Amino acid sequence: MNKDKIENKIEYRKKCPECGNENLSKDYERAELVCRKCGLVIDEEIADHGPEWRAFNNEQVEKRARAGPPTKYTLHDKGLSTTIGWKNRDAYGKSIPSKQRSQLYRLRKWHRRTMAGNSNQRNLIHAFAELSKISSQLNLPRSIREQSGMLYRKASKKNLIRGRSVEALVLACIYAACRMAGLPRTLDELSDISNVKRKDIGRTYRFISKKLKLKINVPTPQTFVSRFCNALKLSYDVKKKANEIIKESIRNELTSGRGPVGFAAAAIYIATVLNKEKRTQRQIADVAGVTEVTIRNRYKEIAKKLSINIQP
DNA sequence: AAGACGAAAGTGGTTGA
DNA sequence: TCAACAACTTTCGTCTT
Repeated sequence: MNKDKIENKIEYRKKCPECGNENLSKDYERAELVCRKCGLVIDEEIADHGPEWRAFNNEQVEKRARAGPPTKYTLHDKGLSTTIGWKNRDAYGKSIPSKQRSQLYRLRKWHRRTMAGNSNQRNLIHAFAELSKISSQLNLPRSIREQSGMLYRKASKKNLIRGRSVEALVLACIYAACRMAGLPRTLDELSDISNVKRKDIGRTYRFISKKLKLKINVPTPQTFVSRFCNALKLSYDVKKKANEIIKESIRNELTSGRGPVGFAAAAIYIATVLNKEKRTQRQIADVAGVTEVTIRNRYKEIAKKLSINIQP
C-alpha cells in the first residue's frame, strides 16, 4: 500500500536524463513518459505496472481473480467467479449432515462443469494466455489489452472461433483494438512476433470485423508518426513538423492510394532533414517496415508538390 | 566507405468483369 | 474465378559526400 505511494512520488519527480528538464508529460494512451523539451521517451511502460494476468487452468484463474474490481475482459470469467468451498461445513463451521452432503456434491459437480468444463471456457483461457503474452511483447497499454479481450469474447459468443486458429484470432483482435484506439500496429509487426503469416492475420481481421460489424477507420499517416519518431529518438519538434507535412499533404490530396506507413516515413524523413536531426533513409525505413525506395518516391512527391527544398 | 538515387523487374493484394 | 492494375519491394549500378 505505502510502497505504491512512494513509487508514484518518485516517478513524479523524474527528470529527463538527456537535458535535465523536469517538464515531463505522461502519455497514457501510448504508455510513455515523455520529455516535453527534447522528446526523449523516459519510461515506456508507465501505464502498466500491473501483475501478469496469466492463467492456464481454472484453479489459477480463480486464485488470481478474487473479487477486485474493475472487471477484466482478459480473464475468461471477467474475474467474477464464485467458488463453492470444498469443506463439508456450513458458514458456522458445523459439519453438514450427510443428507444434505450428497446434495452439495451434486451442486459442486455442476458448478464445476458450468464454469470451466465447457470447451468455450477452456478456449478463452487459452486465448487470454496468448493475448497476454503477445501484448506484453508489444508493450500495449492495458486499455488496448482489455479491448482485445472484449473483441475476442464477442467473437467467441458469436461462434466465430471454431475451426480457426486461436493465435490468428487473438492477433486479429489485437490488430483491431490497436486501430480502434488510433494506435495501429502493422500486420508485419504482429506477424513478426508470432508464427502466423501476415496474410492470415489480415484475413482473420477482415472476417471478425465484418461479423462483429466493427467500424474502423483507415489509419492516417499521423497515427504512425509518434511511434516511429520515438523509435528513432527524434525530438518533439520533428514530430510536430512531420505532422504538419502530412496535414498539408492530405489537403493537397497526395495521400490517396498511398500506404500510410510509407507516407509517414517520408514525412519524418523530410522533417529530420529540415530540423537538422538527420537520420538515414535506411534507419527510418527499418523502423517503419518499408523500403528506402518507397521513402524516396514518397518524399520526392511531397517535396515537389509542397515545394519544400531539401538541401543538406 | 556510406548514403542517396533511380531504373527495371518481381511480388502480393485489390478490383471489376 | 481470373486478369488487369497500382503500390510496393528487391536488386543493382551509379553518383555524391
